[in-house]
Formats: sequence, C-alpha cells, structure tokens
Amino acid sequence: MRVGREIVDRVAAIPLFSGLDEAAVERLLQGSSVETITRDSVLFRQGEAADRFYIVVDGQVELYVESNEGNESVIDIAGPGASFAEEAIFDSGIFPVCAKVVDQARLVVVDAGPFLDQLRNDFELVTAIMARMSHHLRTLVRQISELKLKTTAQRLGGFLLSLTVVESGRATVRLPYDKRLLAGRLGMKPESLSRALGKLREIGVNDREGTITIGDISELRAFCLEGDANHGV
Amino acid sequence: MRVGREIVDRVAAIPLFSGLDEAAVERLLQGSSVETITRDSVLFRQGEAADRFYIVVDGQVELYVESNEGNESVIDIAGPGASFAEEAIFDSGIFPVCAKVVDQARLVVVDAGPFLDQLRNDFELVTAIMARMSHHLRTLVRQISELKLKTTAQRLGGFLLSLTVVESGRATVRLPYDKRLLAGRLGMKPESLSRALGKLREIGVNDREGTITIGDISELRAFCLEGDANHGV
DNA sequence: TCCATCGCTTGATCAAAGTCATATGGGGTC
DNA sequence: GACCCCATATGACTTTGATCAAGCGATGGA
Repeated sequence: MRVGREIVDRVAAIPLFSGLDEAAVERLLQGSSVETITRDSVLFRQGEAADRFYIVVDGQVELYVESNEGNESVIDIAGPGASFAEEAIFDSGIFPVCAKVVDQARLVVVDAGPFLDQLRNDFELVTAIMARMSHHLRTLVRQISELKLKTTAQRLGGFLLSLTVVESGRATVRLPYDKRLLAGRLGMKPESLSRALGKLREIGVNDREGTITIGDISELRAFCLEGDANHGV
Repeated sequence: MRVGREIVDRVAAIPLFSGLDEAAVERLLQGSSVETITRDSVLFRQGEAADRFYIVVDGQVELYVESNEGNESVIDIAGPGASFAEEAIFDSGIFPVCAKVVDQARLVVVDAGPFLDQLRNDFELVTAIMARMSHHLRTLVRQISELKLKTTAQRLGGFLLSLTVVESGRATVRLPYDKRLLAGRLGMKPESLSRALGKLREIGVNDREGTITIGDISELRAFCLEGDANHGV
C-alpha cells in the first residue's frame, strides 16, 4: 500500500527523522510501502541481503539470532515508533539478525536506494542516523555487561525500572509483551523469569497478569546494583 | 607529540580511513597528537564527556564496563590499527565504556572538532564511519548471542576460530593477550577459561604457552555449533 | 641463592540457572 | 458443558560456571 499522509506524519515524528521537515521525509519514503503483516511472519533472516529497512507503525517485531539447533536469542523487540535494520544497509548490506512479527503489525518498508541517495544531500539525516547508531551501540553494550555481571532477578529488575520514569516511591508498569518473549529478551528461560519475579516479590514487587506494582523504586534500584551480595534476603 | 609522517601513513591504512587520500587524513589529524601511555593508565571512564577518540598505533587498550562493586566486564580489546570510542562523539557525546591501557601503547588522540567539521564535506568519510559503526553493531550482536546460547568452551572455540583464516585441517594461532584478559572478554573467570581449554584438549586443541594448535578446524567448528549436545566425551 | 610474586592450573564445593515433569487456569471451539 | 490449547507457575533434579583454596613453575629483586 502507498504511504499516506497519516503515516508520513507518524514517521516524521520518530527519533530517526527528528529534525527533518515533512518534504524531506516524503522524499525518503519514495518507493516505500506500508504493509500489514500477520503474527509469526518472518520478515527476513540473518545473512540475507539488506536492501530495505523497517519502521513500526503498530504491532511488535522480534529481532533475534538463531543458533543451529533452533535455539533463539532475542536481541530486541521493536514496538510502535521504532525503526530497525537501518544499520544493515551500510557496511556489508547483510541482515545481522532475523525479524519475526509477534503482534500483528503495520510496517513501513523503506527502500535502501532512495535513502542512501538522500544521505548524500542531507547532512541532518546523516547526523540523525549516526546518533541513532551510536545510541544503539550503547544499548548493546549495556546488554552485554548486564548478561555478564547481573543475576536473572537483577536483569528483570533493571528492565522494570526502564519502564517507568518515576524516580522514587511506588510505581506501576505494564509489561509490553508476554513473559516468554521477555524471558528471551533478558537472556533466561521462562521458568527462570517466573522465579526471578518470585525473588522480586520479596522486595515488594507484585505481578497481577502482566501489570507490575513496584512498592519502592529505590529499594528495587538498590537491589539491581548490588554486586552479588544478596545472601539472605 | 605532533603527528609525524610515519603515523599519518599508518593511520591512512586503517579501515576507518580506507578510501581517503593522504591529504584528507592529514587534515583530519589537525590538532591530533601521538601519545605514549604506560600500562594500567585509564584513558577515560564511562560517563565522561567524549571530545576525542583514539587510534592504536601499537600496544593494547581494554574497553570495559565497571559495575558498582568494582567488577568489570570486558567489551573489547583494541590492538594496533584499531580505533575506538569514535562512536561516542556522536549522539550524547558521553563515553559508554572505560578504557585502560594493558600493554604500553602509542595512541593517536583525535580531536572531535575538526573531525566532525570534516564529515560535512567528505561523504567518503561518512560512508566509512557508518560502515565501521554498522560492523561494530554486528560484533556486539554476536557477543550477545554467544553469551546467551553458548558454553564457555564453545565461546573459547569460536574465539580461536576467529584468529585464523585457515578453513580446514590443522592450524596454529597465537593468543593476542594474556588469559586473564581473554577470560574477561569471553565473559568467564580465568579458572573457567582454563577448564574450557581442558575440554577443547579432548578434541585436539593444544596450548603451549599461549600458542594454540588446533588439530582439526572442522572438528572445532562443529563443536562450537552444536546446541548443547555435548554429553559424554 | 632465596624468596616473593605472578600467571596459570587443578581440585573441592557451592550457587545460579536450565531441564523436565506436572499443575493450574483462562480462552477458545465443538 | 466438555474439551483442548496456551501461558504461566512450581517442584525436583541436573548442569554449568563461580568461588575458595592450594599448588606449580617462571620471573625478578634483594
């Protein structure tokens, strides 16, 4: 489907295109289309040629790496307003991950060609992309260090904290996707996620069908920062 | 120290500047200096303002994240010809990691200012940076998935394989840094690295003071790919 | 030469997370 | 309502890797 006005407006609002005027965005989206994709569709697999990237209008897309035995490791989950795989069109032009729709999604599929052409003329765009890539690098670095030096409960705690802007006291957050997916994202099995939630319960975190109440933000934050000195309770 | 001819030549040869002529490289290095830094010096810490980046002429620099309890997680080790922290000068302008010299090093310290100015005029440079960032993203994604779904021995095996271009049969590689550092890089303790080497010994990998002989590349590769079906043996 | 130190290895033990099996309970279908 | 499927939870057990402690061999300084 052609990209309509409503979509152009939405796309212009995402971080990647902040600072671009609407005309520029419209030019970028030449040859782009909006597609509605059903749950469980695979958009691309790692190793395939990357001649396009995606912007999520609504729905959710899982980005993951699959090992030979079918095991998969979730790298990220892209929700509304997120773009993904835009980095792949530079460098080798190969997708580094697989992408699968987990919640029926409307996606803008952006052609690499016009996009790369536009880069040459539009320094704002260059800046925006670099900022985005740089930010992405940071998030990956954080993931690595969390995997290396935090426990399951601490990783879960950190994730919950990232869902709220509240700085102290009580807070309520809603899990953005189901627990199976969340477990993958946090590098653990669903059973371990369940038990991690159990541990957090002891410090005032409660779960009622995916809606989590944090009794005391500061206490949770302290728990997530401690080295491993969580003997006792 | 001012940047001399010898250094300009070397810098022009690194991947980041491939495609640039020498005049351009010289312009970029305006205001840059070459410094000799002793072992254990900390170049910067995560969170500090990034107004510069580095190119390694010789020696080695450890890039790591430190947790509150002084635990550190090694993200990468930059050797001769590598540049690091160049991504930090975009986006927030904050170093995402700490850097420490582990082998006395000569480093080119590149000023962010002239570099960012040059970007505006030189599309080749933009392309080179994006390719580099894109590549860096890939390596981090790979690290994440290896941490999530491989055992210590498999991660070590993968690292050894990355050190050689030989495709099959016998190969010899030299560990580029000591085992303590390698263990950190691979997300394990030195004791575990030692035991991982022990496991690989059973499939024909031998270590004599940091020089490793791989009996059969294909066998090692197969070992690193298996899900976790390493019962027995 | 003796001794201290360092880098690495090895063994014994422990804790964290994965695995496997079994509930429970909600939502849908026939 | 009876049935099935799915997501989640819980318990028992196993496996992996971390921790703690000891030892070895090379290096370097007094």
